[in-house]
Parts: sequence; C-alpha cells; structure tokens
Amino acid sequence: MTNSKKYHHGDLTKSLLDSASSLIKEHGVESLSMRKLADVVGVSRTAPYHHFKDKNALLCALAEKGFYEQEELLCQLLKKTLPTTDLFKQYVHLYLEYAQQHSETYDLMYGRVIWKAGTPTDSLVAASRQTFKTWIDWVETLQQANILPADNSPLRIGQTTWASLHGLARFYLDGIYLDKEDLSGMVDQMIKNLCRSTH
Amino acid sequence: MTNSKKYHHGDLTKSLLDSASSLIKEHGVESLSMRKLADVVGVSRTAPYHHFKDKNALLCALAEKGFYEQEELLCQLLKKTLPTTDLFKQYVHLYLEYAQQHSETYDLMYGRVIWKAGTPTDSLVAASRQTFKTWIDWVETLQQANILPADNSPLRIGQTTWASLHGLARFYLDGIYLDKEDLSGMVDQMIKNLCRSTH
DNA sequence: AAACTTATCTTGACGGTGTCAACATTGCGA
DNA sequence: TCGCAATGTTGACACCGTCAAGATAAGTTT
Repeated sequence: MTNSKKYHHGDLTKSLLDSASSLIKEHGVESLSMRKLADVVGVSRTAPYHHFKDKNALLCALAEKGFYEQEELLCQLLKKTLPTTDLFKQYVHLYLEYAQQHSETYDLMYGRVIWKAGTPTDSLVAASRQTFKTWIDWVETLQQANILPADNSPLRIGQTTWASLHGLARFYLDGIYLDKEDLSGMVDQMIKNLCRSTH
Repeated sequence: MTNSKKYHHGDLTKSLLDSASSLIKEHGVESLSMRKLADVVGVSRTAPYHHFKDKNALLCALAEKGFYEQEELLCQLLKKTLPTTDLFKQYVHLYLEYAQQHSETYDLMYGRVIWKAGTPTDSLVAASRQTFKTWIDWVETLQQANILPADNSPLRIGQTTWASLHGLARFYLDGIYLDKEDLSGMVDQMIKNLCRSTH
C-alpha cells in the first residue's frame, strides 16, 4: 500500500508545523487558517485537532520552535573567540537579522497574538524564560566588561536594552517610520546608543 | 418623532467611533467585530459600511484619532516652561503613560494589524507622518541642548530613540519579560540610557 | 491468530465573521 | 413637489474555529 492516499499520514505533527511555518512566512500569520493548513498537508479539516488542542496551541508551538532557533543562533555566536565588544555588536546585528529573516515567527514569539490575545502554552513560557535568562546572564558579563551600563541590575539593563532592540525590530517589521535601506545605519546607531565604550 | 427608534441615526460615524473605542478598550481589538459594533450602536449589520469602506478603514480612523490625541498631549507638554532635561523626562513618562492608558489604540497606531496586515488610509499616513515630523524637530532641539546624542542626524537619533520607547511600550503591553510594577523603574533606566547628560 | 484498545482521521453541524447585492426609507436641493 | 443622494434594511455567500459522532488503522494482550 505505497499508494499516495493512506489513511494515516505518518508524522502529521511535524508536517503541520513545517507547512504552517512556510505558509506564514509567505502569506503572514493572519492568513493562516486551520482549514487551509489541513488542506495543504492533504488531510481533513479537523485532523490537526488530534495533534494540537486548538489554533492557539499550534501557534505556540511555532513560536517555541522560534525561541530554540534563535537561542541556538546566539549560543553559536557566543562560542566564538572575539573581543567582547565585537561579540556584542555581532549579537545585535544577528538579533535583527533573525527578526528580519523570520519576521512572522518573530511576531509570534514576541507579539500580541499569543501573549495578549491568546494564552501562551506552559512549554512556550518555559522556552521564552530560558531565552531571557541566557540573555540576562550575558548582560552581567557585558556590564563587567564595561560595555553595557552598570548603573543598575543586570535584569533592568537587560530589559531596557532588549526593549530597544525589540522596538527597532518592530518598527522595521511593521514598516512604520523606517525604510528598509535604513536598517543597517539604524542598527549601528543603536549600538552606539547602547554601548558605554563608544561614548 | 422624538421616539427612540428613528430610521436615521443622527451621527452614526461619531457613534461608531466612540463605541468602537470603548469596545476595544474593554475587550481588545481582536474581539471587535463590525456586527457586534453595529448591534451596540443599535443599527443593522451593514449600516456602518455607508460610513467606513470596510473594517480596515474604521480601524484606521481609530488609529488616526489616537495620533491626534497623542500629539495634542505632547504639544501641551512642550508649552510648559521647564528645563529642557525635565521636559524630556516628562515626555518619556507621558509617552508610556499614553501607551498604557490607551493600550488598544496604541496597538492600532503602531501595530501590525494596520501597517502590515491591513492597508493604512492616506489620512492615517498623513497623521502619523506629522507626529513623526514634530518629534524629529524636537529631537534636533534636544541634540542642541546636549540631551540626546549628536553623533548622527536628527532623523537617525529620532528613529532609534523612539524605537527604544516603542519597544518598552510593547514589552509592557504584551506582558512579556516585564512585570507591571517594573514599569516606573524601567522608564527611569531607559531615560538614563537615552540621555547624554546623565552619563 | 483473534479480540480489544487506542490513536488517528473522516464527515456533518453550529455559530461566528466580513462584506456584497438588492431594496426601503428619509432628508434636502431644484 | 419631485427626484436624487444619503442612509438604512434584509438576504446571501464564502470563509472561519471547533465540537460531536462515527470510520479506520495500528498496536497490545490473550
């Protein structure tokens, strides 16, 4: 029975996530519907509900995947042996590059759809917390290296610094007050704003 | 014919905007539907379509109103005779206060729903541009007063600075990485990050 | 191998959405 | 007063998320 039409799909969970990923990448989150997704994967309307409690759960899974991707990316960077200042600069560039190349996932990870309109899954909350903790720990190092300001706790500085990056990403992604070509110059200026050493 | 049921409503446009405003304030933008809105106002499903081309247009109108509100608020502040540094600090506090107290409108003004998923009205674009221009002009003054960094054009500094405020607002509003009580301390730290004078 | 259980997938149905088309009513200018 | 444009109405359509009930396959126990 190697025929194309099998009753059981094989690994629907993975297929759903993969297709959903590429669907939102191409057409945006708001145009993703469970029914279309099921159709693309080649399965009936309600089949996905055996793998995800509801649409919110599926979106959370996508966001969670995003957190692990992003963390992996940044952890890889931190392994490099470079002057800490350069490391930080590359970190910032990488952060915005990720937001740019995975804009829809980024929106899901930090956006309103899940965190305000929806209800974040426990495991999503865990993933986001871990990402945040990794960041805060590194902020402490950056403070000690006199790169980030040391006039407040790592938590506070971590929050404000990340908020700055996040705001930049959002303006860029939403296309308000920020032309696409401006990004590079923008990022450089933001780095200057954030770094004590360049003052 | 002063009876409650009149065929013509009076000023439906205004009523729609008012009701929509308070509906989103209470239940969030995503739960606002044209049908429910019409029902609240006491009019049939499709009546609003004689006043707004579609839902997007109505949301744009709400956002536009927000821009004028916000600009009014800030212009009032600038009239005060205070040391420029204090003025800037109050500006930042006021910005986040506005975002906090009109969170749903703020989301509409700067968020994805209109700027990415939807299509901003011409007049909305105009309003946002004006707000931005006012800001950039003031940034120039702030640079001359040595409050904001002068190592780049007013445009660039204006973009990055605003992005920082915006990111803070979003983290706060979406409730990620930021407890409600943290806001005040957060804003103070952000001001320290942004201001040259406090370095 | 047969029987039973569980995971997976199916169709049908319900109430909700935005919005188009066709028609009714009203107020205002000629 | 007539007629037209503005404003309101109901009906219809194609979507949406998701629940309920039943079909089918795979896996487990005897």
